[in-house]
Amino acid sequence: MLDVTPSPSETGLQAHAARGTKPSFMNSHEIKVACSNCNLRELCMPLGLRPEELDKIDEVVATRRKVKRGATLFSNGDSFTSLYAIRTGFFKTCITTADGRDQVTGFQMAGEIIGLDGIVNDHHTCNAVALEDAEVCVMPFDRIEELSREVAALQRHVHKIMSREIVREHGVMLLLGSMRAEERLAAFLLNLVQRLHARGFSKSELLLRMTREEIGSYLGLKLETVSRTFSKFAEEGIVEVKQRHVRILNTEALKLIVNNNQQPCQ
Amino acid sequence: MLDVTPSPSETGLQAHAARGTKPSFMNSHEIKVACSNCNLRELCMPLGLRPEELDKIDEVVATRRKVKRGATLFSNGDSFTSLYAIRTGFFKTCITTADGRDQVTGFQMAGEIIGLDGIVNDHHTCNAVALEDAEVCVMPFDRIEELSREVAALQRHVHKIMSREIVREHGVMLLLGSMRAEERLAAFLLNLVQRLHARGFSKSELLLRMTREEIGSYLGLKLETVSRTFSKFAEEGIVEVKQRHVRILNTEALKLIVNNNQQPCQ
DNA sequence: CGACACCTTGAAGAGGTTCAAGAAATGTGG
DNA sequence: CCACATTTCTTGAACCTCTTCAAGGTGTCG
Repeated sequence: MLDVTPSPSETGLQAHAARGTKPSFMNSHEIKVACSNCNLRELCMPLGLRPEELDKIDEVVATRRKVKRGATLFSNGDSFTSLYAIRTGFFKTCITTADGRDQVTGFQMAGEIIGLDGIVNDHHTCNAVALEDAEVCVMPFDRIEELSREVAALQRHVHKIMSREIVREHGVMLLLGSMRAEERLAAFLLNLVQRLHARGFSKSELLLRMTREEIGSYLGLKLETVSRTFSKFAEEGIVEVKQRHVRILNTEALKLIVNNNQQPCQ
Repeated sequence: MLDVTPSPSETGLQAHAARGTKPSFMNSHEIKVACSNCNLRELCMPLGLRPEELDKIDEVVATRRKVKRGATLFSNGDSFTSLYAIRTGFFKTCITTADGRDQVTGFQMAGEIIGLDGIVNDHHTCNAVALEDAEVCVMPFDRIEELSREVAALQRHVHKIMSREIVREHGVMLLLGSMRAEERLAAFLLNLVQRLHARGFSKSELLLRMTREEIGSYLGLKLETVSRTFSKFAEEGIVEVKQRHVRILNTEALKLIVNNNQQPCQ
């Protein structure tokens, strides 16, 4: 079954809302697209399914939802109902504490899944904020679980997505726990550009969707340090930086900075 | 069905090994214990199951495996077959990189599940090392997935375990990204003692299973800083420290250190 | 008991932060 | 469409936290 329901409203989390209608005001972004022929399929859905399994997978997405730049998809405390596959746009997820601390826990782009934090306690513990106008596929978790019980490949896929997130966070812990500012920023840039490249964008040019402060929060640095480190990389001819426009001139140099671990030789 | 197979050897990962026999050399730790009447059940297994579901759950554990202090349960690169529920003992998990970096990603105790990192790429990306003699239940992941498709409560439970790990790591990111040394160590102590207390141990006394260096790696600090911070807490009468023996004298003070976030008032 | 691993403490130094000021970009309203 | 307000970014200087290096103490295990 195709997913054809547009995001009806900002509160559009009604998982089992009417489906199969195509309102006339639907714009080009809301054209019928099934998971089975979505061009992000290889990013967010399992591969190698049989046709009848593919049909079932298409039922995972209940609705779409648009999120304007600066708006939140979900916030700390919201009850958990769904995972979200990002179709377009760019998000940050962050946690905030009572005493005013704030930590960006990740930046997510098209094809990535957010909302996994909500499963354990049936409510979200972080905020997901769109850093540019975005659209997500709303996938009610009950339905994911139901279909996972029927389609082993989907089950395995869901497990892999969660495991991947765990492994990613291990990498962030390594970064935060053992890297110096230059190493952190180099690793950050390489990671971003690699993910963008996997989506068909340039290997060397990128537009940062987040502020220096958000980068700093993610990397455990102050915004001034991020800015200074960008300037240093620019002086050394490794990157060209014009505000949020970054061109990587020497990828190898960045890799060296990350790997060559300038610790005094143990 | 009860799990009665003792860990036959260090290579004891044969998931479907012969079961139902009880060799005469089996010691008290290897006595028949089914998940359904394991005293760690509420920590590692779902609650509120029907009897027939409980019977199935008991099939999850294929074997037990003992791990001596200092030995690894699995290492980076090992192929992934199973998750492990810790029955007794204490583990650390850490990642190591080619350039010699090392990051402890967690400390795990009885009732906790390790091995989730291996799901995504079918091999492990971190090392699990026993910090004291330990025993784990080996749960072949294929079997977990199979049973999850039949028992929705188990499926939900597995999802919650993975989500919990993601949320835990968010907390570590907050710690590493935004806390000062004292805050990190205070948060670490509170977390440890809280988990120990949930297992029936003291609220105020604990025996550290890991070295200062391992604590430091986890907290993103050098071992000297960990040591100094312990000394500082001791001077202030917040804790009593004798090597690895720690007695918390003022839990509230620790909480204040973590929450009261001595940043200059924003 | 001696070797080894682990822990503590001091002093000097480095890396990152804080505070401050100004420049550049972005958004808004007339 | 321009002027103005706001946000974001850059850069400098002083400061502080944590690290580094070093030495000695403590505990443990064969």
